[in-house]
Amino acid sequence: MAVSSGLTNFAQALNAEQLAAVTAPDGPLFVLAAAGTGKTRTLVYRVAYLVQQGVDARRILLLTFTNRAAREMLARAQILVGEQVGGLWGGTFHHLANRMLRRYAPLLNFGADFTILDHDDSISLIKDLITELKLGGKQFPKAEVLLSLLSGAVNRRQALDAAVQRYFEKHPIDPEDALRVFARYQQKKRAQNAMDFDDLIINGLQLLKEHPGVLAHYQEQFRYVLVDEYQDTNPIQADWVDLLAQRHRNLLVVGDDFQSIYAWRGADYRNIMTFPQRYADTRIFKLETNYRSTPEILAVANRCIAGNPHQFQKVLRATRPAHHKPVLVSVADGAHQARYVIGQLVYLRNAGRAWRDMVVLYRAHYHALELQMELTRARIPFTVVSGVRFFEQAHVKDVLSLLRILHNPGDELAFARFLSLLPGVSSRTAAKVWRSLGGRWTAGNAKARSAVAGLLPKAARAVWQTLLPIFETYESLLRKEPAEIIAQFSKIFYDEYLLDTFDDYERRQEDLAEVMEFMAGFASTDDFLNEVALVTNLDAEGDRLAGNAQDSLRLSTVHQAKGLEWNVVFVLWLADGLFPSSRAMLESGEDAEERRLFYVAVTRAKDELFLCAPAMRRALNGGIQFLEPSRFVKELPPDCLRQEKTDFL
DNA sequence: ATAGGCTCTGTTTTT
DNA sequence: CAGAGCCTAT
Repeated sequence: MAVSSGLTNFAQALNAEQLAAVTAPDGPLFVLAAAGTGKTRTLVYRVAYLVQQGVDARRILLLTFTNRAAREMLARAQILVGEQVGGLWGGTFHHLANRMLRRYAPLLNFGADFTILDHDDSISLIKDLITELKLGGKQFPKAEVLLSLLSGAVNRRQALDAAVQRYFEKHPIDPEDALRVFARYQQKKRAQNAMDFDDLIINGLQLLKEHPGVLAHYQEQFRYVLVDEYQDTNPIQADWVDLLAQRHRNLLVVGDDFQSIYAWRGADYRNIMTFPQRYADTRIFKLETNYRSTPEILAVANRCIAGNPHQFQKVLRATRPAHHKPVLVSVADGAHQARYVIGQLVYLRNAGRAWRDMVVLYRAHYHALELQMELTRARIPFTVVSGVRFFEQAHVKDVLSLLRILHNPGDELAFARFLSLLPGVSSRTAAKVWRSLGGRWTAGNAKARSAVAGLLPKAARAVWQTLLPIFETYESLLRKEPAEIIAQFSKIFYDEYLLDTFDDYERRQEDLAEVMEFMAGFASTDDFLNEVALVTNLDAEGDRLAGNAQDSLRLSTVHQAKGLEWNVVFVLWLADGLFPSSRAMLESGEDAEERRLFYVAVTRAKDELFLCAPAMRRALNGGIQFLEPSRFVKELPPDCLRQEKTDFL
């Protein structure tokens, strides 16, 4: 139900800085929002404000960093002004691109039912191509390397041949070979009617640039464009935004250059730095009043970021009363660190904190393995915001491959994956079958079904026959009850396959139950398949965590903690080389982004912050490596922190 | 096609 | 040291 109480409502809920931004008149707006200053709140209220002013929600575009963020903001805006917010377009760039391309892909000579290749799919495709082009061999770069090279060039809008030249300077192989792989990769994707993550963005932009009618349509539709986390957009995404907002120029970007942590993925903080120049009539709003953290935590945050080059000057102003200083914990090694953290967790929990009020953050997933074991032993419930994405796990992809071949008869990757599940069928056999079928297979066609049977080795053929009931009946199920297809498949074949193949068979089965549940949230199987590649852990995680609000400790990388907050924050492995990561510094030649990452970690904390600095770790070869405390800790004035030197147990 | 042994490599962040 | 990926023998 709509609440119509005019502006007073907003004035009560917002501070002066926020209110000014929320109620600003039309035109380009730039909200520079430091951590914990109510950035999300401002966006939510802006949406609510617009709707209350009579703007049709369908004419508002809200671009966010995760789909979950969009959903959350939408839900919050709905509480403010009611159902009318429902028609708003919200989500990630990939999500928006997908939505546009589903409609207009034919203009780019793709079918509208194109498949989205996730990271794994892209890798296996490139692997196949390396083999096909006979380029294997141990000095030839791995598919992983090639893909990240390609993606890096694409997202930074660098010429591919130059990027390849540069990369292979130190390699004894011919850069032309890499370019051949890339060329073939593009061809293959087209032939399979497939796009990878980067293609979505690139093709989406191409669609707008080359088809004035389409561009005009969306420019007209989106009277208001709001962009969250603008500091993490890459040049292509920035173009998207500029193009879409060109007509109405009601563009609101929100961000914080201090929190730009995706340069490695092509994000360019210059987008945010130069925004006021690119839009000369921009109104600038600075949010600096922090409601989240204690003054002691903010002091650390302000100090750590102060020396970073090229940034908008801003200082977090505290509103909360003094509490105690963040703790710098010197520990001997990983084991000691785990024991210390667990000791503190238990203490804080006994003092009244819930597990969910606390988080352990780290630079890289493997930094937390040791702690995970100790937490298990201590019977502390925890949830890892995992490195392996839920929908990229082998068993999930196996099952989805069935839906994919039923849905898209040209989906070679899915077909090969599915067939390889059968006994005695490897990727080679699968490829051969696919070729004999002429690169297309329709499950609903009886001839096609027996053609496959004829091409399979004996053992596989027997299993294939047992699967026929699924292929004979899927068509109505696909529309009405796609989960039932998975259930049948499990019963006939896949349960047993799981049991034979994996030792953690039960967990995987539970995952599949979750997949079925998740599917129920989509209007159709098409929608589900068309978007599942874009669903991130966090998207799914948020739902799951919200659903059964079990109380558990969260473990997360700093990257995945972006935008979130906890009462108590532990940061692990603050040692030079680990955090900041030496690899990252080697790649970029500087430590500015790592420092921003540290800043993000620090500013997640509301009440208490523990910075753990181990003195040594097990080295790569089994020996011991001594560590220097992280430069980010050493740079801080000593009186910012309470030093805790624990006994080396 | 697959199992098992051997060698090499080397721990980043993710839409 | 561990895990991945390659090679070889069946």
